[in-house]
Amino acid sequence: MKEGPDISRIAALIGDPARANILTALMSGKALTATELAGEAGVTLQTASAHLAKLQATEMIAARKSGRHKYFTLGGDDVGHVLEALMGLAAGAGHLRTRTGPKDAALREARVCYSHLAGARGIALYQGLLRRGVLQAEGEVIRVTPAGSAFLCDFGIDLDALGRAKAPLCRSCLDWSARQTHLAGSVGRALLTRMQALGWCTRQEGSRVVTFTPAGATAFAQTLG
Amino acid sequence: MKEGPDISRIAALIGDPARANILTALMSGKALTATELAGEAGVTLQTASAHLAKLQATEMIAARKSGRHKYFTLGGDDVGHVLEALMGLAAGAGHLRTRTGPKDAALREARVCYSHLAGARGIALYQGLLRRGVLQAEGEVIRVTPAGSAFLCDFGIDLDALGRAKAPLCRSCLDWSARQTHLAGSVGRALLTRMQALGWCTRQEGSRVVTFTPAGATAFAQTLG
DNA sequence: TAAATGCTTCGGCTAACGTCGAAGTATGAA
DNA sequence: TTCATACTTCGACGTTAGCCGAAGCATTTA
Repeated sequence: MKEGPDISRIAALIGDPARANILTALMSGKALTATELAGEAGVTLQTASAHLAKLQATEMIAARKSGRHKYFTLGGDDVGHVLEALMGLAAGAGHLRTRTGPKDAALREARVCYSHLAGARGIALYQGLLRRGVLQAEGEVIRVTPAGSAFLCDFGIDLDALGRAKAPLCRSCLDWSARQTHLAGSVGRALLTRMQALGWCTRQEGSRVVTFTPAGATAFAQTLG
Repeated sequence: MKEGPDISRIAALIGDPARANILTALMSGKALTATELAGEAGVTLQTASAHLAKLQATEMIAARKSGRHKYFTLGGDDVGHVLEALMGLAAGAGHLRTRTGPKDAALREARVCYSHLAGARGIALYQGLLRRGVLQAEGEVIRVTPAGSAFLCDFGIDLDALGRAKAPLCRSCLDWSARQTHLAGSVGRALLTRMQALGWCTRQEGSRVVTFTPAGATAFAQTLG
């Protein structure tokens, strides 16, 4: 009866405020978990899960499981293109959002990703360890080199104790603020714990922000970055 | 809380099937009345009126009263851009319309795009006129050559009468089935009208399918294709 | 003037969908 | 193992909004 591809199904998906918020949050190119996206959308986790399932069924977003987390990204460039065009149209029609918060500048700098360090500092840490030969990456598998074991032991981390646990020593984790890999796993957690013990950084209560002291920042840059 | 313009309002407008049909119908660039759009959308006039009011309130379409008719067109190029992007995404996601009945093949072959010929025949017509030097394309602008004027006059089309109307003589129209350009505008309309008058083809009532008679098809191939 | 056509508004009905509580699975941590 | 976290599924509720019949304007035609 009508001609052409069916626009309305896809547009209706974007037409829900919660889903639009989810897609807008993913527009930065960052990978986000379901819980984070639920917060962004302003709905509960159950509701967000239903939305994410619908978006994934139409391939507007892609999911990647990592541990017990599920990371979502946009389905492709064409999806971003549609969203961009819609934003332009909405902006022109005067449907701007009321306010924008400078909240996440600190989050981009340094934050905890469950138990390890993420953000710009986290990426610097991971790349620094690679450059110093402590870690070696083969695809998505990360190993600690023999020289790296000595380095970590010197830093105050008991690799043998970590090795007895079932959890993998090293794991790559995708960063949402820069979409780059940083170090997770028990070694990543131990590094953050050790840095906190050394007084290099402190965690803000009720937030994921990690604050480095001036002395801690310089020590970090010298030793690890 | 959220950043960026509010996509969802506009996307929700496109998300309704009736409104999506209306917008798709207006994609040809032609101005259509409320009654025509109601038919395209498959709803009654009252329902279409409500939809048109909503679309007009957000400036996605523009209205122009002429006598007791109300002609609607797309609000601007950016609206068309959004629709194009959505069509590409919908086509890529495999969300083509479900009912691919026997009409579909006929529609791809030859159909009316409001008032001119589209489909495989429409593309053949356009390319044939280009090859014969009747038309000349410069980017998206199409002009009738001096020799073409004589050709069209010979075919029984009064170019002078068409020139007095406000509508552009020639307009390019993108074909969804083949993603190629075909001829719209008043010349395109006049050509279809003339071919019907010559008995080359007939329109099916209540449908957009155009059926060529065997004699008409050969005449079409000799004269225009 | 009256009749006809094109469009808008009003009222009520219906169906669809977003929402969340609660329970169920899966993975990681202790 | 036992607990905690992350996510999914189920069921029910409630709001929303599309839809059309009928009536109301507005404009053209006879």
